[in-house]
Amino acid sequence: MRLTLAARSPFSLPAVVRSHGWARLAPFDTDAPSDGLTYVVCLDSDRVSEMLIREAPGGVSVEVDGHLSKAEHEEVVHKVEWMLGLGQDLSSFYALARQEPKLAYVEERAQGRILRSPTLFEDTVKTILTTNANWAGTIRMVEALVSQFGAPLPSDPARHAFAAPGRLAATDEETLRSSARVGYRAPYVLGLARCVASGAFDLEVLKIADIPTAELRERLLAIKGVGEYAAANLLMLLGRYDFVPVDSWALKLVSHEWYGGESVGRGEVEGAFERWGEWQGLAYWFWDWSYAGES
DNA sequence: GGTAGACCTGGACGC
DNA sequence: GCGTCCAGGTCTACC
Repeated sequence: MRLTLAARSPFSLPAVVRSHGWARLAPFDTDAPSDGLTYVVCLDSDRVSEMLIREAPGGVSVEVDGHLSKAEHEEVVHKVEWMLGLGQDLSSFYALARQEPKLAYVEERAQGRILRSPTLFEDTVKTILTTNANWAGTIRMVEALVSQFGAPLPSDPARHAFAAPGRLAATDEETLRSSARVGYRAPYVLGLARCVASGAFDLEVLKIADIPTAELRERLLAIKGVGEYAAANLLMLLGRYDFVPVDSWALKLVSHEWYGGESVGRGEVEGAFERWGEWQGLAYWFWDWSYAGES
């Protein structure tokens, strides 16, 4: 079954896929034909399918195995729209970016959208697994969680959907440590999964919560394992760009860009982008760091 | 409110 | 092959 979804212009699927490393984390896979993106999804009906997403005139096309019921069809549409930010309006950011040489290309390249998972639960777990770990470690931990706790894809049982909260909640800390090798993060992942699975914490409602960014941030910081960096990263995924996710890489970039390689702290990074107000996270994310990268 | 140390893993390095 | 060191954010205890 094939669906076609419209995107607010400007839009570029490769730009979304390359927006950060999420496309390299299971159950995403960029090894798809025609610069496409695949994702193994588990729908509310428990149907596990592979979605093949490709750029199409005015938006994207989505191919899913077999025939979808009306509810499944609507769910796929809703999920893909969220994952790719198809309806996001970044015109205010582009208007500011046109005046900054280091961001002058973003509109032309249709940059600004950041690839996200269908659920905030999945993005929160993945974000926790990026903390205190190098990128290879994050890829390994996510792959382990998906392969060991995710529902298998019927047409290719070697591939799996992301681990559902209930499935993770049913395991224990020691299993997470030994089989997924997530280390001290095990109680964080387990605690979150159990809260979400039990209904004690409705994480997904935060995607549409009409509350100030500062309050949203406080709710994210209340999750064990989510600190300032992780909260800022999740806010970016939620379309709130008032905070810069300051990690060790951000410190290096800002150090090289404005401080001649001298060591800098969180304050310098935040100060460098403060003037961008509600768009500072995006300004940092898509800044042309080529100078720092080459040095 | 600020700070030090622990947490866990994998990679780099020296022997 | 083995041991040691280090990088990577967050939490907790302590001041």
